[in-house]
Order: sequence, then C-alpha cells, then structure tokens
Amino acid sequence: MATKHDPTSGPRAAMIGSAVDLIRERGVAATSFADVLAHSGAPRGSIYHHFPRGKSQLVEEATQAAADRLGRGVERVLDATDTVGALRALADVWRRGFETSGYRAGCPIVAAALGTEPGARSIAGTTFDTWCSLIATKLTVEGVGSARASSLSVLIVSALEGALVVAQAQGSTTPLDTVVAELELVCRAAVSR
Amino acid sequence: MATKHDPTSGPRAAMIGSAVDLIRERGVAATSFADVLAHSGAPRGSIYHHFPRGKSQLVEEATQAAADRLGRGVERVLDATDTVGALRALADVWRRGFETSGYRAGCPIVAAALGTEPGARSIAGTTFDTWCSLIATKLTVEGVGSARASSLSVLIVSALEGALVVAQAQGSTTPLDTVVAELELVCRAAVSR
DNA sequence: GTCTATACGAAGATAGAC
DNA sequence: GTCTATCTTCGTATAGAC
Repeated sequence: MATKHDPTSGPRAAMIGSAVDLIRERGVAATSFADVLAHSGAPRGSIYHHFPRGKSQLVEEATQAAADRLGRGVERVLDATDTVGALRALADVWRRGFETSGYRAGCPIVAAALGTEPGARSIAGTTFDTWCSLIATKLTVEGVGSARASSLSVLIVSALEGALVVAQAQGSTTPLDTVVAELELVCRAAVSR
Repeated sequence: MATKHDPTSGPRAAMIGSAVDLIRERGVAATSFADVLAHSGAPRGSIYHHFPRGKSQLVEEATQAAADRLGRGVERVLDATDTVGALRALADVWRRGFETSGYRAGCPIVAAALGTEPGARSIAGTTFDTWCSLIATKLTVEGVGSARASSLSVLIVSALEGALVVAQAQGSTTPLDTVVAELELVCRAAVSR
C-alpha cells in the first residue's frame, strides 16, 4: 500500500504545514502549540509523540519543509526560463500571496532567521546559501563569469527578501515590482557582456 | 534648568532604549516588560505610568526612536559623501554591530515590520519610505533622473535590509559586503550616464 | 496514537498603598 | 512616581490512563 508512512499526509504533516502558515504570519515566538493545533485540527495528545523535542523540533521541521518547498519552486522556474524570467515568476507568486493574505504572510525563512529558535535560524542561513547557488549556477550557464555570478546571486536573494519585508510593512506590492525591475536591468547588463 | 523634562534621560528614555536593544535581538513578540525592566534598571512600578497603553505603546515609541536615530545617521553620511560612500559607511556600521554583538542584533525596523504590533509595523513602513526618499534625493543631485533615482533607492534599501537578514542568519558579514559591492556597480552605472 | 489532567512559569495588565 | 500584590490568561512540558 503506497500511502503507508506517507510524510505528506496525516496529523504530523498537517501540524508542520500549519506551523509554516502561522510562522509566516506571526513569527516564531508568537506561534504557540495551541495555535498550531487549532489551525491544523490535529489531536491534542500527539504533540510530544510526534515532536519529542517540542517546539524547537516543530519549528525546525517547519522551516526545513518550507525551505524544501520554496527551493523546488526556485529550481522549477530556473529550469523553465532564464534568470530574468525566473525573477518575474517568483515575484508573481509573492505578489499573489500578499494580495490573497492581506499582506499578512511573509517569507517563512526570514521569519525563521529572525526567530527565537537557534536550530531554525541556522537552517535559514543554509537555505539562503542554497538559493544563491542555484541562481549563480544559472547565471554561469547564461555566460556570466563564476565570480560575478556568485556575487550577483547574493544581491538577488538579498534584494528579493528585503523587498518582501518592505512590501509587507507598506501593504503594497510596489516595492517588490520595483526591485524586480531593477534586478532585471542588472542581470541583463551582466549577461550581455 | 536645562535638564527638566529631558526626553533623552530618565527611566522612560532608558526603557525605550532597552526595548530597542532587546527587539533587535529577540524580536517584538519575545521582548517582555520584565526583560526591559531588567535591562534598563527602571523601576517596576512605573511601566503603566509612562506607557498607559502598555506594550503596544512601548514598542511603537521604541520603533520610532530607532527610526529617528537611524534616519539621522543616513542623513549624516549622505551629507558627508556621495551615495556610494554612504553605502560603504552604512555597511561599516552594521558590520561592526554584527561583530560586536556576535550576530545577535539585527535591524530594529525589520523586527518591527515583522512583529506583532500593528502600530509598529506601520511605523516601519513609513520609515523605509523615508529612507528611500533621502537616497533618491541624493541620487537626483548626483545627476540621476528622478524616476530612476526613485526606483534605485528602493533597490538599495531592500537589498541592504535583506543583506542584513542573510548576514545574521549565516553569522557572516560576507553577504553584506557582497551586496554593497554590487550596489556600488549599479550606482556608478546610473550616475555616469 | 490520542486522551485528560496538571505542573509550573511567565506573560500583560490592574488596584490601591505610599 | 514608584511600590507590592494580585488577577487572568497563556505558554511549554509532563504523567499516566485508554
């Protein structure tokens, strides 16, 4: 039977998914077990059965799950188009997320990076690095020298994450659109040389 | 007597200053009154005397105080040199802050933007906007067209704030240095055209 | 795996004395 | 302005039954 031990279903997965949603909205410190249980509908008695290390473990697994999901999304759009097209596609996803959530849901990796769980903080650090590598590799394929591709990828990830923070604080997608347009100019100049 | 009603001294100012420090390290939600009292040495009985609206008020005033302080710093470096020089000067300040705090203290405005107090969130939004305007004005003086200056300033603020988050998560100032170097290239290209 | 009950501490906030 | 005491709610975590 294929559904046995399916890590994407069941109360455990539901709790992780809810933790991601709530952390995006309120941050790590303000997300409690009670919130996660109410949001996921998971049974009360199974928290420390599924997560023996308690909140640290839940937050770490939620951060890792969000990192994996977002990382797959980045890989997918980088495979489908060029760097500039990928930038636009990613901005579209975030723009929609802001509009449908009323600017309540931000990036879960930023929330983890600034949160109260050291384990999750360090997962956020390596996640940013992974994203930079994916983008740098793509830029290299497009003809950018490896040193420049590496530093440009750091600018892209930083600017995008910063734009999400600014956009959320201002309740407007304009900063995000502006930053993507500026990054497009930089990428084009770097590729065509 | 000149020290009468001095808003920069006394228990009230000490509490605001401590709140800024603690919010930078732990975020808004994880910063409690007990923490602020212990850190500032302020008397316990005066919390709701000085801040009748409680934690919301303290966090809002702390965010505004930090915004004013940082805004004056930005104005100062923009007056002293050109945009590129200001970028380097600001990066120096943050680099030192990370190194002396063991990468514990981040940007208080980002913390407010992602925190649990709506009032402070909105102060963060207008603060980002103020910084963008300051930088855009400087770029205009340096010969950049006003539309481009405006969008470039959004890139600069977003990339800088994003770089702070990435640098803190990775426990390294390298992302900050890399982003500033990339922003320098963009600024030079925009000015000399 | 899930339940209830509970321990234990900390949070924000208020009341009234000094 | 500052104190102590207290209220109430909520947080994480554990114990032991089912």
